Amino acid sequence: MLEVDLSSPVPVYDQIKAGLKGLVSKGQLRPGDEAPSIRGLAATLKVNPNTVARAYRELAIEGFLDARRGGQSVIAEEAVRVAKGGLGDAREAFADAARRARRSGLSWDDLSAAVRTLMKEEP
Amino acid sequence: MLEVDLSSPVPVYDQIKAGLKGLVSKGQLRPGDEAPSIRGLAATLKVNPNTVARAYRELAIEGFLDARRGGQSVIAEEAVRVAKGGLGDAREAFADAARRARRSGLSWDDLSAAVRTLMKEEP
Amino acid sequence: MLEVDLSSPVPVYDQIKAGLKGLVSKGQLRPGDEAPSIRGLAATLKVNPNTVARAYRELAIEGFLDARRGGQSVIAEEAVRVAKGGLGDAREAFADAARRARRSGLSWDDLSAAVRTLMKEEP
Amino acid sequence: MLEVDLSSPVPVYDQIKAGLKGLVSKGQLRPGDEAPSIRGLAATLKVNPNTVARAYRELAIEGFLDARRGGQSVIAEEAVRVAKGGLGDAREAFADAARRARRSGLSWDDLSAAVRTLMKEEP
DNA sequence: GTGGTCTAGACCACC
DNA sequence: GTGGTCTAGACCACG
Repeated sequence: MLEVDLSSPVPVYDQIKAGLKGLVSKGQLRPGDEAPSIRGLAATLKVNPNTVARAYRELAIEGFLDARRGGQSVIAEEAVRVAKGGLGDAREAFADAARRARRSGLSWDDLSAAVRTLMKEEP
Repeated sequence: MLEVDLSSPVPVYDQIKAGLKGLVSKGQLRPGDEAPSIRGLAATLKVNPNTVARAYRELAIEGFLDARRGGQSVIAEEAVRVAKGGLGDAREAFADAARRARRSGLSWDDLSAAVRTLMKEEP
Repeated sequence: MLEVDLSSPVPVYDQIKAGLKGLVSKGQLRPGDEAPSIRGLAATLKVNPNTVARAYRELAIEGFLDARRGGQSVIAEEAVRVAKGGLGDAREAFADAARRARRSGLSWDDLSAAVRTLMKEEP
Repeated sequence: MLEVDLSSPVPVYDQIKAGLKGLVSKGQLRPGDEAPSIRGLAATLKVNPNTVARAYRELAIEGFLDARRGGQSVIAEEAVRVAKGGLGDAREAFADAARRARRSGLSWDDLSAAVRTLMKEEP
């Protein structure tokens, strides 16, 4: 459902935030649904619960999650709108990565080819 | 000649390493050429000399640079081979970014479109 | 546990690296053990934490330490093998020092005597 | 006649100073003899003349060399006494190296053996 | 002028 | 608390 890359320079909690927004963008999670529990998600991602907690805390501040008593968080009504904004962030982050790849000597063809290859692996 | 993105989560010294390897990959810098001086490069990148020095030190360990006693560093003969390896790293980093973008909810079409847009901006 | 000679021409971070390898060579530190914390070791050696950090970073690259995300560094399984290599380096450095001492006019007897004297002071 | 180890952390000019004192200690060079020319010595040691010049300048300050007009330096009358002092420095430097070797995990037997081995190679 | 080492101290990510 | 990155600036060795 969610994946995280521990060896990436991108902070894990940012990856978790982006991942949850992605699930909502793709409609796999809807406003009103319960978000995965912090401990459970931490276990499946093999990550410290504090790291997940930080992601949830920031998502709550952004209005993407509603923190309920007892710890269960719920996808907020606003979540769809917030996730839309997240899409722009994701696109910008991807563009930055593309620019860095260019500076490393990859051609535009290399980048297009890389995208096509990944697409075939996991359409 | 070289650029660096200070707001990126990728460490600046890694960007400098990748950038130099890219210049060699693209043939803009050749074995035997003098590498930019640490202080000079630091000034043009608006970065602390120590940060550039760290990049150079690691490049020297990798055999990409020859650090001469008391003089400029020189692109090593091995540099082309090492830079080739760097291309693989760059491609891998780009693939990771693409996967993260996917998890954030972008479609493969979004990614292809993003690459095409960037290509038009800076061909 | 570890000592460092600030007035030596040998860089402090190299002495720290050699010292840790020595502790493993002597069995006083074993794979799986936690390495001293960077800040703690810096404090006991009266050295800047950055200097210790540099030593640890290089030891991690060499595969002697496992740098865990957000936790203590741990002596790697490979450490014993790496430390064995360090013994060779240490012997070579000592041989160099002996050759320099010879060039300075000391006789082989002087060197043997010096070793015996030190041995009595700290057996 | 003289040797220098460029990869040693000990400054080259210090090695040159120690080497010249060693030649006097061993009687291969006597007060009143001409010291090797700076340019010539630099050429045979494959070292920058400035480095040799610095060694000579410091030796002159210590009273070990007499700098004559025209550039030729001469071993001073005092040189024997100064060289004796240099022996103490050399012994201390060797002792430091031995201590570092010990911290790296070498036993006293290792050190004695190393000295014996070197002695056989170049008696 | 060059690179190399070290210090001091900041901020961030993670436990 | 931990390690990692970065800055600012000092001093040294070398050309």
